[in-house]
Amino acid sequence: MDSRSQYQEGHNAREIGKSKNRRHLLDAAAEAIFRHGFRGATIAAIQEISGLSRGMINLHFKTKENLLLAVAEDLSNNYAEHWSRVAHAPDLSAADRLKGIIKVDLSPDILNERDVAIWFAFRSEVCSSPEYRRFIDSRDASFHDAIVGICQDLMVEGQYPDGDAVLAADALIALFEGMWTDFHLHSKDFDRHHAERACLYVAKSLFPDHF
Amino acid sequence: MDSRSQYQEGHNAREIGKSKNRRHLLDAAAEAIFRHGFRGATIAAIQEISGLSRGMINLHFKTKENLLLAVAEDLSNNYAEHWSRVAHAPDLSAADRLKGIIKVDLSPDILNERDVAIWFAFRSEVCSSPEYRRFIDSRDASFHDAIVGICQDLMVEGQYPDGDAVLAADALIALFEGMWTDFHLHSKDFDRHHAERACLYVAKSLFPDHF
Amino acid sequence: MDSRSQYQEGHNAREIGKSKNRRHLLDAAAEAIFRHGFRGATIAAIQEISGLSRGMINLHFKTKENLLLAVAEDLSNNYAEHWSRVAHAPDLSAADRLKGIIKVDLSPDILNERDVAIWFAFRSEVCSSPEYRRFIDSRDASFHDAIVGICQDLMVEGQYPDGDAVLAADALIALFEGMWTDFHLHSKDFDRHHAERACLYVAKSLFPDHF
Amino acid sequence: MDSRSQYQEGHNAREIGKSKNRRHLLDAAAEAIFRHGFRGATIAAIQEISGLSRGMINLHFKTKENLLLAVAEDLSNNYAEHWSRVAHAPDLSAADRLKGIIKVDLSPDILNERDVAIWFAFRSEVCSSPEYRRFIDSRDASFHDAIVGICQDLMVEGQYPDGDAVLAADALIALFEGMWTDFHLHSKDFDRHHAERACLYVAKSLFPDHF
DNA sequence: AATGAATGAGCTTTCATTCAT
DNA sequence: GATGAATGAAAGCTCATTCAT
Repeated sequence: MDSRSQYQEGHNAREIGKSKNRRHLLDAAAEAIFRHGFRGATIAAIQEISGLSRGMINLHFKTKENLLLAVAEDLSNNYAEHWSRVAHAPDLSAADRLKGIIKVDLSPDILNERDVAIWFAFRSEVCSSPEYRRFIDSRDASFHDAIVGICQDLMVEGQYPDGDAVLAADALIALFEGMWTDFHLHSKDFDRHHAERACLYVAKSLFPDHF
Repeated sequence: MDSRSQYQEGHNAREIGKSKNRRHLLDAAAEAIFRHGFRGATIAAIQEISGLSRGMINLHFKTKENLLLAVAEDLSNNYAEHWSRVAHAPDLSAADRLKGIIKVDLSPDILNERDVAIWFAFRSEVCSSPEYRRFIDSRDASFHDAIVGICQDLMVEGQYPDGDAVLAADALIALFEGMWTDFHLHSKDFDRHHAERACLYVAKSLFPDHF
Repeated sequence: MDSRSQYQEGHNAREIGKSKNRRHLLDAAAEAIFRHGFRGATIAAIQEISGLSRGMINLHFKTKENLLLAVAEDLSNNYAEHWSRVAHAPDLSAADRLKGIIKVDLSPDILNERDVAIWFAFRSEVCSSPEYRRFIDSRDASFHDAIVGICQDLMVEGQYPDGDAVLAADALIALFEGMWTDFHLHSKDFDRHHAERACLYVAKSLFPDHF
Repeated sequence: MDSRSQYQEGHNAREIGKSKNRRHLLDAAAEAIFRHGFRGATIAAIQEISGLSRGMINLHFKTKENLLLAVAEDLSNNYAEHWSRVAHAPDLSAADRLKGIIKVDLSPDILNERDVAIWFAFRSEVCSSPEYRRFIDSRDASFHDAIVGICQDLMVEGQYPDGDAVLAADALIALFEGMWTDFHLHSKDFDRHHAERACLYVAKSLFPDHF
């Protein structure tokens, strides 16, 4: 092993360490929001949870607010990745795509206490801090379009003379949102399976030919 | 006017003034949460909005946190009053009660930017501050029971062999919640009439004999 | 009873009531200093102890500080009255006058938790608030003179060739002070009789012919 | 200088600076109590005296009250160190130990305006804040035991048929306390030499064979 | 890159005082 | 004379940020 590779290794180790710390901070900040609420997500709390030094946040994110925004962005990206993978699966039927989105929406990867708490935290301040919007809009335009698309496909495929794809999509999105709210407020009593059945019950009511 | 009535008037005037200030603080605090978010709802912000003095919050509510809780309580009571009046109207059919609840839920009295922002603010911190729960549970057990009751009535009245009142109720509540979320996140684009149509669209899908 | 006497009675009742409230405030303030310390002797504490209204203090004493000073003055006058009555008793011998002062100094009228706490409270701030001095100097010049006088009388009466009345007086005064300190710090364990014996033990040592 | 020593120096320099600031705050707080009294020993006052920043108190002591307690503790430890060094000196006679304690008690190291003001400040609130007791008890049990021990030694050595070591010790301790009180109330006029003579005058009266 | 001591703005709260009733 | 609602200065404390090491 020559000195160059040694250097490179050191460099890589550093970079890896840096990115590790960044990741660690994101997790700690998320945990802090969950445990202590938005107001209680102080640098001291994040420091305690992460075990990292006080100056680390400044080093990686410049300000605490940036860190929190990065948490939201991370969450948002993660969610977008999950739903879009299903929504745009080329080999799935429209009904299966809808079922898949319901499954994803209710899966512990997405619907878990910590992450939902963070969704609610950022959403709660979206009116007063509009800059938050772009970090929590993963359920906005493109998601809406995807659900409308699915509903239109279903309408085309089935016999729904009085059907309205937009109304159906809006209702379904609201339904999914409401399930998150229910989970956030009553995570202890929440039954994922029951929630899924309720969603499918509506889907079947809206699209009886498909579900 | 004798001295006694004079005294009493003076007494009342003070008491009335005090209660007016209390009310004023509640409104100013609500406005502060709406405008500046939970974190920005500082005493200074409330003071500026209310035009009242700094010390008044402590005089009336002992602590700022108490004031915020009183805001939540006020909101919660107001909502409970509205929905329960409709849900328990003795002369309304089950379908009309459901329609009425939808109407109330989407009416500006209930669904307005300020109040919804406050619902979200308190809900966002319910995990970290469990004491908030009792102030925002107006949509909990009793509301759930009322909707289940309506669904059961509809099931009895109509021909829904595969119907499930609890699933239907859970779905409807989630739908209503989701509408609030939609309003909170997109109040500028929100169309109350469209939202109502979407709700009724689901109601009709679930209970085609009634809607 | 004619209207004039009625008026006078009313007037007197008022005056009596006024002085009663003043006295009540003095006691409540003293109690507040004792219970909560100087720093905790707030208007709210005094109000709670007295049961009187907030504005009362302002009415009778203009400021809280004045009330506290009046407490000190009251205490000081009370003490001065007690010791001077004994110190200047014309029919007592010098030794009996000294014994009498010791008795007074250790009697519950003077040496009780509340009053001693107040002595210490005012004395503790005498450096920073020189205006307190005049309210707590009842043990100063004139007391000193009285004790010196007694010691001189004893010296004249007895055979104390190496005696020094001033040294003896200074020592005795310090001894009495020290007993108060002991009582203040350990009132639960303090034994008045033992303290008296210790004082007389010193007196006997200084003036063996007399004690 | 290699990098390791550089690192250690840097480390030490910071630690030394930190501990210097801690010490500085203790001194400034003591000075603040002396100059402005307990009630006037505000963070602003301490800041002004120390020239350090506002936040430093919370950094080093968490709360202002902790800082004040640390001042008391510091004072108490300092005093205990002084008297116990003399009281337990193995090569000194009992009489010399007593003389030594008197000297220490009246020396400017112990008996100076600032420190005595602080003793009085904490003692004045001992009734209302019992947690203060442990910080000002350096003159309690162990001091008492030491003085009783000395008195017993003197009794054994000399001819004091009517002597009572406990009474004598209690009297001496009260005498010393009283001297501190005298100094606190009249530091400008206080004559250390005269006070010492008064103490020795009593010692000689109690133990004529020794003094 | 990493640390944590230091800073001070800004927060909530306390409090003596004022004054309309 | 008596009251207590109202005030705002000043208190203690929290906290994100800075920066020397």
